[in-house]
Amino acid sequence: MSKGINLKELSRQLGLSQTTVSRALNGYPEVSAETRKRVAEMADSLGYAPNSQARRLATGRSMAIGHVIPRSIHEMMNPIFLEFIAGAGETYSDHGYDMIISVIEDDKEEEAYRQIASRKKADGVIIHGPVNNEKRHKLLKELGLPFVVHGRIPGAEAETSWIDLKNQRAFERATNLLLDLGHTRIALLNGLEHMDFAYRRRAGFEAALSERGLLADPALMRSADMTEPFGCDNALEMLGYSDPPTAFLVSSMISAIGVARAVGQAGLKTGRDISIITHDDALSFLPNSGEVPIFTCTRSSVRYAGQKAADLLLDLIANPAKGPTSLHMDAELIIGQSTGPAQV
Amino acid sequence: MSKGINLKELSRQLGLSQTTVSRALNGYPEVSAETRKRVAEMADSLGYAPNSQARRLATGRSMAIGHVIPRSIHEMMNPIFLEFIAGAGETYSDHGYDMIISVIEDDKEEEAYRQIASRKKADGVIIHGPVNNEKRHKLLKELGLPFVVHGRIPGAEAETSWIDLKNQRAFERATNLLLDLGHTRIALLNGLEHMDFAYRRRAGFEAALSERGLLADPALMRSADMTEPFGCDNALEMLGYSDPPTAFLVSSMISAIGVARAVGQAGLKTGRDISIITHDDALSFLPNSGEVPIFTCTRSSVRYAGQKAADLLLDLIANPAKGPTSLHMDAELIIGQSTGPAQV
DNA sequence: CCTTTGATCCAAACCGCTTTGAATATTGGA
DNA sequence: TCCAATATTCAAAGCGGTTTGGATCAAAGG
Repeated sequence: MSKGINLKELSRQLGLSQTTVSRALNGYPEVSAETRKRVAEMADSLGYAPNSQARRLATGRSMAIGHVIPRSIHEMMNPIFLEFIAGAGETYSDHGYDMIISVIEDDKEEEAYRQIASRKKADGVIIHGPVNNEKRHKLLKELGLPFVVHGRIPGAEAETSWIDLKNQRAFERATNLLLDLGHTRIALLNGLEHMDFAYRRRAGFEAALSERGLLADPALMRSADMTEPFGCDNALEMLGYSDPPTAFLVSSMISAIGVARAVGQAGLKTGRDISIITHDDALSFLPNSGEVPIFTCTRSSVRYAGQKAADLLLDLIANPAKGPTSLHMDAELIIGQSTGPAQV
Repeated sequence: MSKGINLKELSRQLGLSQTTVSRALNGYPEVSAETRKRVAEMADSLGYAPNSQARRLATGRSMAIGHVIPRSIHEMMNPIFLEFIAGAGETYSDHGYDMIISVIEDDKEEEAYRQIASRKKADGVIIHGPVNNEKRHKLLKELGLPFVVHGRIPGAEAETSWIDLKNQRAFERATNLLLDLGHTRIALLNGLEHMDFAYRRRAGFEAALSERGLLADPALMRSADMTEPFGCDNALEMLGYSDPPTAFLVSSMISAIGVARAVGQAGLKTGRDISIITHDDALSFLPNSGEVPIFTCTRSSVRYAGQKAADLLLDLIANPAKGPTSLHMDAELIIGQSTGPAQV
């Protein structure tokens, strides 16, 4: 017990050198089986645990992964971000890595990365929410800091490691489903379109429409932070049009809930009068499962993405020679209660 | 630029000793103003930044705060947890501290704390979601690890530092408001009642009722993870009773949204036929503000709580001698669109 | 003119672990 | 029996900072 024993003291008690004890504990081969056992026993009878700072200093590896998150950013991806983090965190702790999160002023993002690199705070980082004209990857390359992108950086797909959902494909399929059901006035309530994922979703939406000779109506497309009121307010407004939409394609469950509320307020019924398809990140506190989910959705677990991103990054750190890898995931298109044929 | 310069090299370039350079950079008085300036300039022209591992080893302080979060726990406090974290993170980075988060198996919680202490991974930790028969604080005291509780530990209020909302008071006031509006059949959709906050909210609810000579009806009280379906399913069931509730008191916006959905599904109107009061943690992606908020609520910013908890903890670390402090916050009772007089 | 004092600056020890380069003990082959 | 080869173990040198205990030197006091 006491106030924590260190290597020197432990080896003194054992009558061995620090070298041998260290090697014994770290599984090096040049230690006899008997000695190793004796060391191990004494170590945990005395409750020895190596000081992580010292070890880090000696090895030069910080055994930590950094997540830099500007204060404003997380407002718009709040719950999704946490779920991702939770997934990544599981992987980290399975591999003995720490996760360090820096919540910083928006204009200090670059500085934060520089600090992580120069002060050796982390062995790698994850880039969250890549935008259209992304540049963080350049900075990180310059700094020599390994990284994995959650999402992908347009134009740098080949030279970076990333994990992304097939956003365009998912929304194209969802739009097609609505078209098949006879909907032609379809509204798109999207995330901020300077973010790559939202940009791609819109592209998928428009592609599906134009394939059938339809044109996306700008009056039916909105893009903003994906809050509940964003869904409700815009849906209410659109439902008031003389030529209202009969279906909504929404980028987030939270906003979709808002849309459903608007539909109710307008005296209509979701799934009968108005169809809704939403993207579902499989957030644990917003389950949309069950035999027949509440919302028809394109679903992909963001927590799983977090786990995989962490895997990729740890692998990258362990094998720096290996080139960039990426994971391109499909979303499932799942039929729920919120869609039905267009009313005539 | 290059690959990072260290103290030794920096002092060599300056023709000074490491001691002096270190002191100059850390603001010690025994350095002439001129030298200090020269050092500072050279330092940032060469892009010098102290290696954090080395500094931590030398000072014995890890300059990090730990948050241990069992995998299952975060399922139930997911978004609230993130908001708290975000608040705390702001404070940490303002003070040069790192935030390290450990997502671990439920049965490894104790081990995680022990590791943080023995390997000196963090200078302090935050206890999340205290439960009825809490024991983490005992472990932490034994380990000598400073901590602050988000919430409070029944029976240990005087001997621990904590920050908590007046949960009982808030729900008592909310219940009183409903009673004043003429509601007598009030349902309580609460969080898991082995958690201290939920236990207290229920106590407040029951106290208000009994003060008016009413008894809480067990058929109208539910307790579970605060998901959206939890709100919807239970509300639907209760609204089907022969003697249904006319008002709902809900522990979370997410569940309240579910209740509102149920009300709509039952063909009723929230705020007219059915009143809802919810607790509102002021989550950024679920704004309930505006001139007249959607939901009548008891509101308290959990992000603010995070900031304050971090303040408390950093203060505790800086002044170990000072006894425990705590912050007991009031929730605002805010009138929104979801309440109205009971229908007769 | 000599000692005090205060302002600066420095050499070296230390934080606790890993790792290099040798030394020592054993074992096997000639 | 003697020497090379192999298996174990160790002393000491880092890793990159902070901090203790003096040195050094110029200005001040007697």
